[in-house]
Amino acid sequence: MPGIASNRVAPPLYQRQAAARPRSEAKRARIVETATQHFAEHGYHAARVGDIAVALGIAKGSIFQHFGSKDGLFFEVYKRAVRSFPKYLDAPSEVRAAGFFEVLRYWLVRTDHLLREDWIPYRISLLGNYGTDLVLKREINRFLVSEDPYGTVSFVRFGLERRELRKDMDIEMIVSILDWMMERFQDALLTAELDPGLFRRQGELAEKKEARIQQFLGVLQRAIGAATSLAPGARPQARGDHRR
Amino acid sequence: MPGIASNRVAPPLYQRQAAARPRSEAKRARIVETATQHFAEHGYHAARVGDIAVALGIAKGSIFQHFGSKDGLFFEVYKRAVRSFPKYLDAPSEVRAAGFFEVLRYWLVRTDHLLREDWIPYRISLLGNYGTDLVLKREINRFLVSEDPYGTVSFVRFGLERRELRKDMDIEMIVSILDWMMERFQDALLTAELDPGLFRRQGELAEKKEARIQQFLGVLQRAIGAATSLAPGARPQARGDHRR
DNA sequence: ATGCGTCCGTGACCCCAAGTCAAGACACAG
DNA sequence: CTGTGTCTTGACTTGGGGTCACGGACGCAT
Repeated sequence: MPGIASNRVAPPLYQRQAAARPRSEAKRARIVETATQHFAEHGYHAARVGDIAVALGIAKGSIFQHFGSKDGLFFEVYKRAVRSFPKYLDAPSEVRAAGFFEVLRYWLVRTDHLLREDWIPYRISLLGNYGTDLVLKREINRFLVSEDPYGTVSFVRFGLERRELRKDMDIEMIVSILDWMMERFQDALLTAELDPGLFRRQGELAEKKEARIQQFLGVLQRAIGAATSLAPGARPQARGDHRR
Repeated sequence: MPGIASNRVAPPLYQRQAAARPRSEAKRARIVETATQHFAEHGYHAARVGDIAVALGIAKGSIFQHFGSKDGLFFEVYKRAVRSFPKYLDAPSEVRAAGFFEVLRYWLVRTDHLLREDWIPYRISLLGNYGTDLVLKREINRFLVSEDPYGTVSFVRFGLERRELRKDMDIEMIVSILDWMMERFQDALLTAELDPGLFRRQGELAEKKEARIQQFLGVLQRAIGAATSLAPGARPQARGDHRR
């Protein structure tokens, strides 16, 4: 199994230009902007670098000058999209005050809304997770680990300090599990298609969806929550007023 | 990419041949066999249909005759690989007798071994999950839902009947969560690269790995297990004798 | 054996999108 | 205006997915 694909010598392919030249910065931004649209709309493979160039009114070669390859371009697009997401601890302070799991609930409900307002970055994120190539995915995972764009690590620390999370698990394990579960839940919200098991019927009433969120929170709470914070089997707490 | 991508009118592209022609069945099998090797070794994109043909000593066109497209070929490869995996309830009867979570533990430990013996189908499964294209992934998800190749649904029923699983969750929810978690755990075992959060150091001692499995089981048990089966916070049970 | 129809493999060929590069345009300094 | 370095261009190359008209092999009936 060479490197994943055949790059055992690993020419890093991404990050090309050493230090951003002043002028080109604006252009790079424009390209990324337009590319984002195209990737989101058509998916990774069906998006054409040529089309992006045409849409921008520039030459295709120019894009390669800036980003080296389609992969490299997508990687930039991906990073920007993911960085645009809020971090867990960006929740309003009253929500934070209510504790770890209230913050989670807040974002679960919120994501549902954010999705409707601006699905594009979410779709980009989805593409990065499933729709490109293992080689790129590896690069993406490196990025996610090193940047922790959702602030999961500090969020988990927050939960640990508040004694709302189990002390008997490695913190890495908690972080991984939280990331997995949230990612999947988000995916399921985004495309019922992609995981028909969870939100099988699209036309589901808001009620039902909220019940799912509730259940999901319960699962997480039991899985990684401290035993003290919840009598087993009970629903976490009365919810706040963010009903819909 | 005709078919697969850009098929909003959805000409189903896969399943070509109406009813398997008698003679060609053997050849199809040979192609799938060789293709499996190539995909596993190089990844989806880097695998060349031409190479596969050369390796088989047949014409490239022949492969397209049989499978319609590279995607179609991979889909067959994927299905075969996934179908080759054991189902949960294929565990030895004494393990089954020990209950739902013992079956889980059995497979967690087992997978680790199976991986070493024959990593190819696991890698194919990984490619199907992450390394192709959203369009194909959608098809794959359809397949997974309709075939339930790991037998998750009946396994969960088994757990419910034995009263080892929570009654207050939708069964779909339990199935989804179990699938998610197990898939991820398997991925993490397969490629530390792909998810450095969990098995960060590759050279980890078997001890440590077993501890992780233990923790992971605990998480699952708390998440979806019935409250009765476990005092909160305790380790699930003494393990059997399958230590290494 | 001969002829006919069907199936299937073939490989030369097409298409198209990623990626390259030599030459020109442009900015700016002196 | 000229020289120098940087950015842009678009024609070109590469290469892999996908097609198709042909012919050979085989089954089968007469």
